[in-house]
Amino acid sequence: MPAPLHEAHPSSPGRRLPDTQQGMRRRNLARVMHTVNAEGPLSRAAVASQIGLTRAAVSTLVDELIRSGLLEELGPERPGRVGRPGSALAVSGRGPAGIGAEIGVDHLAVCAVDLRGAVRARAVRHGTNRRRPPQPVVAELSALVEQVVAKAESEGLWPAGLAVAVPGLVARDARTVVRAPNLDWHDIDLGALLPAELALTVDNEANFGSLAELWLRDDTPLDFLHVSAEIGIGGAVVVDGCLLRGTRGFAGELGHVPVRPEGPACACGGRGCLEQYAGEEAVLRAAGLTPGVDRVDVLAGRAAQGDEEVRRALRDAGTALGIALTGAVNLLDPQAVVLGGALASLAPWLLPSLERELEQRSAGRACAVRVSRLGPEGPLLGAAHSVVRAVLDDPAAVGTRA
Amino acid sequence: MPAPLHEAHPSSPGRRLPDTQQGMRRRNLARVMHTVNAEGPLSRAAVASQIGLTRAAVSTLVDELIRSGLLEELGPERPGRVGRPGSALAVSGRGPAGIGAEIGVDHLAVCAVDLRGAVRARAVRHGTNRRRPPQPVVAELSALVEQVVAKAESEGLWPAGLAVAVPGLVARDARTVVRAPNLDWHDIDLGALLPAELALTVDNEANFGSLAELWLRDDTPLDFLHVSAEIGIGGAVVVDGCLLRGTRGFAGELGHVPVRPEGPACACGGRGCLEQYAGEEAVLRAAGLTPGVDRVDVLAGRAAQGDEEVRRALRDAGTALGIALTGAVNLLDPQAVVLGGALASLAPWLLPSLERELEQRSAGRACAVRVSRLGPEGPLLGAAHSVVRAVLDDPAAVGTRA
DNA sequence: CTATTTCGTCATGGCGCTTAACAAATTAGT
DNA sequence: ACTAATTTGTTAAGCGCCATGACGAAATAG
Repeated sequence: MPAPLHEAHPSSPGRRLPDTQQGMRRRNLARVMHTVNAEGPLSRAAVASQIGLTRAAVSTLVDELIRSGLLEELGPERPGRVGRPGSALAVSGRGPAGIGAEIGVDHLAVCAVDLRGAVRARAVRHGTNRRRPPQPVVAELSALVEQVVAKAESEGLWPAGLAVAVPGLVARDARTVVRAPNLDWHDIDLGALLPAELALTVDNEANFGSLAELWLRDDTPLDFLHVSAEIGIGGAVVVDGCLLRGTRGFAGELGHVPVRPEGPACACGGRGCLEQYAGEEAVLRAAGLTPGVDRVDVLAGRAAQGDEEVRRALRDAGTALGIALTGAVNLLDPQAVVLGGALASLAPWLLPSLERELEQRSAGRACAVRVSRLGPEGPLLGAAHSVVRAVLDDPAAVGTRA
Repeated sequence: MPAPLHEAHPSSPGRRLPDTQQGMRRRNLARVMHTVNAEGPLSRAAVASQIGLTRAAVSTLVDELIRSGLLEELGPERPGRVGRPGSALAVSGRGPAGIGAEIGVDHLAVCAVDLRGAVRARAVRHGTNRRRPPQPVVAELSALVEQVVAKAESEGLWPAGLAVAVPGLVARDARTVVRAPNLDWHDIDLGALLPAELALTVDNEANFGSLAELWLRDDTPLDFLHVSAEIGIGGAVVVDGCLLRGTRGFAGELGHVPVRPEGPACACGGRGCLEQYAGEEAVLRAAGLTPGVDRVDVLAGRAAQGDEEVRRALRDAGTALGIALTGAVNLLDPQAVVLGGALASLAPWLLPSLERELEQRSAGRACAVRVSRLGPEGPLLGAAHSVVRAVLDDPAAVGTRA
């Protein structure tokens, strides 16, 4: 089995996979896939000029990718210009599929995404998973996965891997859920509970959500700060198209950034953390609702109806978010801040105060704040797409199961 | 099997330098240089096993590097083990040299560093540059550069490039000083004022300082947050051995992270920015000294003598730093925080309160705080080394001027 | 003194891209 | 309508670069 590709930061010292001819081939296969995927149907000649190889070289690469079922020949292009028209190539709609799954507090969801990014199958089960033990939950999830895989296979796809988004911290092995407070799970190895046929990746839902934002929108910048609020306040930092994970995998923890250093005590040991002002519990309480009974979605409803108490609570949360984000923006200088997850639906009431803080504190050069269009779909889609990206990143690694 | 998510660089779309055989060769030359540089004198066989190529391949690479004057053959290794002893290879001490320069508020400095990292020549001129126009300052700097280059050449070195550290913001062209408040320079193109023979790079002193920290210490982690205080409070974020610059090059601006959102107004438009508590001016004032007359170095002296007013001012600054750093550490999860520049000498009085804030607010999992050993030398050394790194990163790019 | 181990080099070969030439398919010009 | 020009995709030859395998050289172990 070939080792995963590693892109060369020349600065990092010696120990890396050798730069051999096979590696070069694999990287060029990946470049062809990425180019065709990103730039829509393209002729071999167009691909060649895009990636800087000759037409001859691209021809052999494309042949190999077509034989593997990863690319498809759509037929001759409509000739608009002088010269022989090219033959349009597209990423295959009947090759490998990425299976994404989400373990939410109130639902389970699974979907299959093809190489083109289209969702080809889905399955959802509603019902709370709060404090349910892992085994039955994962058993239900497995059943949904089977359904979705069956549907995908009936459409000529084959599953290339399974990625699971969970509302909690995941170990660096990408299999073990270290801590999921809302599920009350601790050190659960999902690899042992899920069918072993599929290559498995587990990650935090906020991470998958931010990757979805990165991959699924044409105009999303390569440097941004993604803020969501499912459990606590999950941030994610994307730099140059890469998710920043931190040494222990904790990067992006916006919830415990100090907002008012002498503010109310927080469970983390600090005082005045963002979570004390913009966390689900704090906002519900400030809005006169009951945490644990009411949930975030109630807020959007009440606010839309004009409930002034709720609106004030959201304004204050926006202010606190703005203060915390000012620090983050100063530190990272991203192209944009993206509000995702539950925050997306609350954006109309959060944004004004949030943006005001950000602008006042940034001397005019504030960075853009955007609202995710994906909203709560982000983590699931991000998970499925992560499998697809892995195929695009190393097409040679997937078997020729066409 | 899907590749781990964090390796994602191939994800960034098509347009990159083509993966051709020459590119492969160049990358392998770089890998040999990096390995020999990092692991001390090494035989060809040792290099081969380190980077995963065959001895034969490494032999041809080494030959080429020796012909270019970048590597040297030291002679047979002392045979400790069975078998024919290898021939020790070392980075050349008589090849290219990196010329580093620093434009400080109170001094100019230039040095030459060889590929081994040894400083082979230096020149300094003391005297304030506050509000002096750029032309005479740069003329003096050019004279120092000439001196240093002459000295280096007399030792068999040749200058591979010039890197200049400035106390201000530098445009992305790496030539133009956009704004240097303490010098009162605005939009100065240093490329036009310096001799054109040498390849020029200009960057912020905090950036070079953090790179020095990364490159010059054996035990420095690859992910850290560097904090210095020359102009304002310059931070720098290093992730995976790469300096994070941000979209506009502003990344690392720690000075305007909000510490107390309702605190004193700041020139940036915000309130309670870190600079209001831990900036040079604020600390001097809190210590009963006069900003503009006294400077940072006075603080260390007074504090060492036991001046309680100064010590309290530094404790408070440490607290503010701790609060701001808590946010940054939460967001980035670095391996360590490094205090550099002027902060290094003040560390004894800053650290206790700084670490206390960090620990209390991080629920036990606080990240390590270290003090730079480089101190004020950081920017100059970082500049010179940046030229050296450029040679190591692409040995084929330097002419065979041996 | 011989067997063994390791190093560096050489000749051979395979792999992957480039170069150059060509047939095919279209547009532009007369 | 017919030719010239242009662009595409393929093919064969060539070259660069690394791998393989064999060899002599230089050390240790017995």
